[in-house]
Amino acid sequence: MPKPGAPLSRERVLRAAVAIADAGGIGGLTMRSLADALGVKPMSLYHHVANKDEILDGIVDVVFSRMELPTPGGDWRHEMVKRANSARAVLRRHPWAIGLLESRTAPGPATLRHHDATIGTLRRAGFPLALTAHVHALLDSYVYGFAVQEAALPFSGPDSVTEVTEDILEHLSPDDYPHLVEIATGHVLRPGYDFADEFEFGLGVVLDAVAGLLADVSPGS
Amino acid sequence: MPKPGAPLSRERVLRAAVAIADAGGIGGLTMRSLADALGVKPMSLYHHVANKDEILDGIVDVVFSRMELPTPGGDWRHEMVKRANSARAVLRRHPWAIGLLESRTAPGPATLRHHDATIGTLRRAGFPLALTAHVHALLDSYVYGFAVQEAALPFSGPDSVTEVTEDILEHLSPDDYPHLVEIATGHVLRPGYDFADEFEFGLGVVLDAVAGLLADVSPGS
DNA sequence: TGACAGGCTCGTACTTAGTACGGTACCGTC
DNA sequence: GACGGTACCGTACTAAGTACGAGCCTGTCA
Repeated sequence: MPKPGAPLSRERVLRAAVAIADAGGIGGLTMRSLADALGVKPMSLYHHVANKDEILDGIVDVVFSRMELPTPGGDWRHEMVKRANSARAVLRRHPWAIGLLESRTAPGPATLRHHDATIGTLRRAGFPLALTAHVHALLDSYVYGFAVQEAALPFSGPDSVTEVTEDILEHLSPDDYPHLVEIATGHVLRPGYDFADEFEFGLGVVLDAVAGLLADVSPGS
Repeated sequence: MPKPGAPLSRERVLRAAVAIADAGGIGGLTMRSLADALGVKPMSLYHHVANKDEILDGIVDVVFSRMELPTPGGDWRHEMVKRANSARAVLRRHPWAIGLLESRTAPGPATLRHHDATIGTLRRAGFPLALTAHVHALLDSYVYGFAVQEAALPFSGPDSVTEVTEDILEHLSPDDYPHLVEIATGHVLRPGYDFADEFEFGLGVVLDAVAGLLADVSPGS
């Protein structure tokens, strides 16, 4: 879809890169496919980004920019739920971003802003400094790890679960993996099952525990 | 390091692939570098694996095979701690595996065995089926997500923390990111800080919460 | 024992990817 | 109307995945 009218820019390049990765995975994102999508030749891209690595750093930051920020000063639990749900939804739309997180150590401004807002919200709610760091690491671990698992699922929504799970079960011997088979037949194949529901559950458990930690430290709130 | 003596095999290929990825990241793992390491020409590899994708699937399973399995029948909390610590340690040694988890949907036998043992341990300890699924998703999320964060750290151990953090702080304006700066100066730069310690903390919080869930369900234990 | 078959290895070459190098067209300024 | 900078492009080099077919080694059966 070449758009000859608009001039190229770093923003346009990154936006197009995100769109390509969404459509065909990170593997589909090449300097040539990106140039094609922008109606341009590959080498033109290098006037707006230094190299492909910078594009990868850039699109990770674009992904962070699409997550809703928590608001320091609001009810901390509500803000953390809002942030976690938004982050998970965004990572689900851009699953390739999770793999990039691991290899990128140069966070962009949106990434920094995101973490700053999260930490700020906890601090404002009365979490002591060290506990804030602990809780931040804990919540981020949960969100990222859930996204990893969700991306690795062979099915992508509640619709295809039954079909895919039955296919997998045919290749899983109950002798070799009795408990996996039990979970698949007795839990996953139940009507109404949706892995996404696990997110709310786990998040609630974690936040309850965190609330307990806060209460121990500042009994007055 | 060519080893002309031993014959090629799928196992040897995968082991060498893991070693190369450990040394130079996933980017350093090419059919040519792999062949070189085995003292062989690239095309010889294709008699033991179908293609590079199968190698990637294979090394993920190798990584899982190196994690300590929980023992069904043992004290569930102790087994979960053992498994989580082992999994995190392994993922820290092979950080490239985290990125692969997201793109691989064909789990190998070691991966299946790992999950089966984990689920089995929870079931044997009295966790009902649905709660087992919830808890399994929760614990795996925490472990994977922590590994993601650990891999994305700009420093790799407690030794380089101070130096690297000070470098970063020079580029972080306290006006733009006040809470990040506060955490960095007031927590990270404290002597004795080690991000790895966050793991134990968060794991304890999660397991305490899980123990509460189990107690609610089977008050008799 | 000699011929054959099957499997392992390799040489060559094709395709796709990232990107260095230099050219060109357009634009505003003096 | 000459000049310089910016954005874009054509070409080409290198690295990587892998298809194709040829050589070699080994074990088997006549």
